[in-house]
Amino acid sequence: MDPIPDFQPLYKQVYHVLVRRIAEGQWRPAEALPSEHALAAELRVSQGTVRKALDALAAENLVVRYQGKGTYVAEHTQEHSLFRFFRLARPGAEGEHVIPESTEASCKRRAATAAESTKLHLSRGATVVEIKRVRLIDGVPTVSEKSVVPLQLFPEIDHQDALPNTLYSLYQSVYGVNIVLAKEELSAVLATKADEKDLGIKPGSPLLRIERIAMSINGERAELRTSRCDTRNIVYAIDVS
Amino acid sequence: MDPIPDFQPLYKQVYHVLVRRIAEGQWRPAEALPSEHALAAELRVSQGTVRKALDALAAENLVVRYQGKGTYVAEHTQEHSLFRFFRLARPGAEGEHVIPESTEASCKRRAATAAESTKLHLSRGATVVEIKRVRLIDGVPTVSEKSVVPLQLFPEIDHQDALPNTLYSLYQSVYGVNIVLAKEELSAVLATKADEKDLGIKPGSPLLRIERIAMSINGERAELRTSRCDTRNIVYAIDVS
DNA sequence: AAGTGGTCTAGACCACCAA
DNA sequence: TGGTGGTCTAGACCACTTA
Repeated sequence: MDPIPDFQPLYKQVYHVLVRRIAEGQWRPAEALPSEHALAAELRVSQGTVRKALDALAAENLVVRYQGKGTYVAEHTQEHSLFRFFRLARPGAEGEHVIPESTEASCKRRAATAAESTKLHLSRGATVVEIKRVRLIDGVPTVSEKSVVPLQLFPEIDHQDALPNTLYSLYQSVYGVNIVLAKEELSAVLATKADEKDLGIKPGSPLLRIERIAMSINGERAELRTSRCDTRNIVYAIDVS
Repeated sequence: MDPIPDFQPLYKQVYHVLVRRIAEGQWRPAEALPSEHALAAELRVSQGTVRKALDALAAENLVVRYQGKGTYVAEHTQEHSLFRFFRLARPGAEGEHVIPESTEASCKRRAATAAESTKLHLSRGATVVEIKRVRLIDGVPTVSEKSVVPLQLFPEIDHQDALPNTLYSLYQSVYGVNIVLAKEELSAVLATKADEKDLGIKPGSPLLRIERIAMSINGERAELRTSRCDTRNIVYAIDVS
């Protein structure tokens, strides 16, 4: 059995053991964990204690549980987690998110800027890959995205032949980097000439700027993503508390 | 004992009974609920079932639990719930929210517009009260807020002598309206001349517009609040999933 | 010392799924 | 039919607060 700090509640110890095992890839995404009973026997705790740990994992979307079937490692390609980090919706729509299409991405390798190094906790001058794309909503260019990722975490990512609509599924399936949390900062900016080219919007128009730092299950800062959204047809929707 | 639908898990039935009692004011904010043991005895279920219901209430911030003391109805004046709905922070600050000051509010009674009636689920032409204020951050006017509330829910609210910095504590303590959820929609707009007057920002500058519908514990739509934020010094910060 | 919530256990029964 | 998670119970012990 893995070493466990013994000054925490049992269920938290179990929780951390399971997080570590998932992070280490002992069970791959979409793979079933052992049953509560089996885990309880292995870890020498009661089934109820394992359940409390698994419920906590489920609450953080690290696993998905199905009655009668089992507990599975969460996968980024599933419908419900596909839109977990995509919060754009039509005004007034209750919970329904829009379905974005994506144009082809452009990829380029370069040195990180000072700001990027700080935000991603990289050493100065580390190599990053910059991925740019434009998302269409109802066929209209609406969001331009720039993703910056450390090359070290995603070797040769700039030589992937096709980037999927959701990068996070690629991070997870090819590189074993599991995004579980995103810190977002929103502000309002004015469109530039570059925005006019990407989105067909006049310079000086208002854009919603979203800067996101995506954190992996290991706590690594895996991606810095800056989105610029034309909010004439869509809004950023969120329920608080 | 209250009537309970009997086709749900026991702990959910207990949960709904407790929500109803809190909503009806059987226990006032900051007042202690009976102990788990007492509730279990009264409702004829086990202590573990009551615990599960209370844990759910705590997860939704409807109650606060203290080991060794008891379970208390959540209060909007407490530090941690004061900023629950205020998500503005300095860029890069981890979780630290800024402390806003507030200018004096202006209050006026009028008929609801069509859009307001729709969003607040009011009948056409219902009377509302419009409350306007400007919030300062570091002494600088940064956010202008317009709150629209149905007069029916808050009788004579326009004749309150002083409106507190946090309206939600007033709603709760004076009118028994407990705000537990806010639906927010964010977009980018351009500053107008009115914004220049309120915030001292040049017309044509970008502003972050936040439209919030605040829902009470009873599911009533209690407030429509529109904020316009100058995001040159602060951002809207949020962690997703 | 008494009372509260927090943890942990053990076992029962149920609802659901798959072979 | 057997295995899974979901619910419910009863009781033990612990940690913390208050008096």
